[in-house]
Amino acid sequence: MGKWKHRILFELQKNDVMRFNELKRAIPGITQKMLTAQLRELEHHDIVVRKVYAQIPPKVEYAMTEYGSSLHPLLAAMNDWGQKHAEHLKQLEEENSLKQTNA
Amino acid sequence: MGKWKHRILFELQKNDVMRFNELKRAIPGITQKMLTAQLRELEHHDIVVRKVYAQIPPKVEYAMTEYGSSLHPLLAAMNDWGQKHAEHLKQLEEENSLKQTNA
DNA sequence: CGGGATCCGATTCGATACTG
DNA sequence: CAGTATCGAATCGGATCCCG
Repeated sequence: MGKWKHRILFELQKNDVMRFNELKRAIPGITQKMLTAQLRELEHHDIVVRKVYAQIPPKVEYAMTEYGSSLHPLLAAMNDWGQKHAEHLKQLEEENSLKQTNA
Repeated sequence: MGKWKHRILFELQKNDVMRFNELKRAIPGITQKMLTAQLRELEHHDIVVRKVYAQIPPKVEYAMTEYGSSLHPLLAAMNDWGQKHAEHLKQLEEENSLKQTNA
């Protein structure tokens, strides 16, 4: 499936409309190949719209569809939990460090 | 990440406590390798507990931790949306078929 | 019963180079 | 600017065999 979809959608939700390189900058670590591939999938699933301006230099805008917007609560919840999970993982690691120190 | 985690957690949520083969039967298509691997990950992330009974034949029970239970609303939402998404995909396919028929 | 170990093909992904 | 094309590395995942 790809781990980036969440991030892409989360960014598109915050910013409404974004250009390709704008998305790329907003998501550190993603390659243009991945970004393209996942955007194509999202577009194919009618979650994202791709709007091409016939001009030079090229301009392509991405935004969520109305259907895609129905994901909003889910995305928000996932993001919340993701943050908690990150903290939780940190705590787990610290506990493991302590055990090793005491052993 | 693995596509099975959601299913595993969903089953564990419904049934509270499940044995290995019980989970395997409940999730058609999963191999024991995948089930084992994902359960280990979930265990490592403190989302699932693994309880081993020292007896023959072996008995191992899996259940969600309290922390893992915090995923409940998220899992429910994901499941809901997953079903809607399936319907939506069917509609998209039908529309595409029509276009091809008319062309 | 509940796995672990291994082999192997399929798929994913990153890096890089090129293009209208 | 917004991609496409290609290659090789890494990971995923299924099949199979084995074990206490």
